[in-house]
Amino acid sequence: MALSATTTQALRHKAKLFNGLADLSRLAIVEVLRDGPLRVGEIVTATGLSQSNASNHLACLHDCGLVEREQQGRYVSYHLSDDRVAGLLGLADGLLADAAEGFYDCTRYAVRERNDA
Amino acid sequence: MALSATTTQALRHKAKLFNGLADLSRLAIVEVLRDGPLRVGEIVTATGLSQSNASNHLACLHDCGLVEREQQGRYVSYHLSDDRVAGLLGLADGLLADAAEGFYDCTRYAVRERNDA
DNA sequence: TTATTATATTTCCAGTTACTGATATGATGA
DNA sequence: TCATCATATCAGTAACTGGAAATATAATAA
Repeated sequence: MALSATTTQALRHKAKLFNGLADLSRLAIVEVLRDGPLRVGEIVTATGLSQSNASNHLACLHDCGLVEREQQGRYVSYHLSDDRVAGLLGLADGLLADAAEGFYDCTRYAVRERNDA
Repeated sequence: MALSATTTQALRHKAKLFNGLADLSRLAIVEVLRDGPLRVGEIVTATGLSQSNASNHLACLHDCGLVEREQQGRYVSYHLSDDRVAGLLGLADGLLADAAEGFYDCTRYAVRERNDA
């Protein structure tokens, strides 16, 4: 093996972090939260995701440390956990802005279509 | 639906970009390339991946625009396509450094173990 | 040409993921 | 308490993903 155990552990965390942003539904949620905190219901409306699906992805994002949760009465509000999360999105925006359109048609894996019905 | 078609398209590209970094093997490759260009054989040695596996992931990373390829005689050298790719890794490093260890044990999805044999 | 080395591609499959629908929990108010 | 609203969790399932092994391509050299 070429990598130490601790390095592998760090890699695993980093992969999870990026994986949090690697799904259309989760990315849509994070993008919506870029403008400020929102309750679950508002996230559902803004993204068009089903309630259970949004809740699942929010749990995922929360477990991964990308968003934080705040109970407000019977509502739950979510917000980005750190400015660097928005920083990641901004860097990605910049990269994509400079890339030619067709350059990103990666066929090695698919980005699942959202069933936002 | 809540998002326009063009927005969805941009989201899809961004999701693919992050997906490129969301796998242990691909992330290992990108990390190794952080120090400079490497040939495929060197990448195989440095990461411990099998040749075909590394080649597949390199094709994936290339399709996604994260790395660039350069033919050198009968070798092929790969390097990060943009400083912002390293920027993404750096931001992730910072985020993870500040987070408590257990905070990143997301159970919603698994990061596949690498078969680096 | 033929042999050799370096890299890429294809095929198949086990394991994982995200979605829906139903149900459960939790919080507020009557 | 009970009813209602907001959110979370729990199966079940279709689809996708990454890995290995075998094969193909490409480049150099003899």
